[in-house]
Amino acid sequence: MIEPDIEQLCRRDSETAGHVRDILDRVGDKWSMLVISLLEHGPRRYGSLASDIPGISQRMLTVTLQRLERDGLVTRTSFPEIPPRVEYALSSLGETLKEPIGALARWAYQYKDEFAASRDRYDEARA
Amino acid sequence: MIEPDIEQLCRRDSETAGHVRDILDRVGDKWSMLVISLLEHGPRRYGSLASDIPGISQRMLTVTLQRLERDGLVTRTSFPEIPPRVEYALSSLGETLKEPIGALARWAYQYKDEFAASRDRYDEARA
DNA sequence: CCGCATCCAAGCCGATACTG
DNA sequence: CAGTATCGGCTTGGATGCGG
Repeated sequence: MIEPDIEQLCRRDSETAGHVRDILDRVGDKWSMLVISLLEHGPRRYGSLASDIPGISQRMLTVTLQRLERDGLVTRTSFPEIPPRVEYALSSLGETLKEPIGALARWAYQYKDEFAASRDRYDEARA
Repeated sequence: MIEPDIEQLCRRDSETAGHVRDILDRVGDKWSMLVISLLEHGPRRYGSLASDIPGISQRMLTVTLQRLERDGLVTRTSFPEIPPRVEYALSSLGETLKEPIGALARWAYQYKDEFAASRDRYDEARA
């Protein structure tokens, strides 16, 4: 595999960029990463996710799951029962995302104090 | 170091979350990752960055650099000359970000086709 | 040359009400 | 239970003009 140049991959205009910006947008949006982390341990129902994410609206849970399904990161299985039952699970593609996301999370955890200190210093200097 | 739980780290409300959400927001915004990638090879001047990022406005380059400086990822050095000269460089903290970001970029590059195919399938099924 | 200030457009997100 | 529809606010980002 050719080693990608991060610079090219981050551009929105570049033809060689592929869809890296789309991934960064998904990573950066408000709920996607939390939903993915909740699906790590196995399939979950819509209502189960909702009750485990305080503060999310029905609309945003629906929208987030639809986007993740469109991107191929999450699978949606609806059972034709009454009452209806729908299960969401990480796809095999979604599984592979766990590693780079985990790396980012570990980084953020490791340097969170340094990060916060820098912000405090910056805000202090301007107050 | 304690292994962080991604789930907790992604929540906005959790006390234990630290500032992982802040990092994801920065990673996800429109220009930050591109600016960081341009600073990988050494310090750059404001104008040099501007001319190398087609489509960015002066305002957004300034705002992006300020946010990165506040987060401690980028350092800003201004030389008291006329005309003024300002150089931006990756801080040591910013250097450490290259690895997890690179992992994400490699992931996106590796699976970009699968990703695009999934979107096409999804959109097709609804058209 | 390097930015800040202002105004404005677009998109993300939340609240609420309603449906199979 | 698992959504859809609509509205409205808030934040992000773009265009332009001015200042050190």
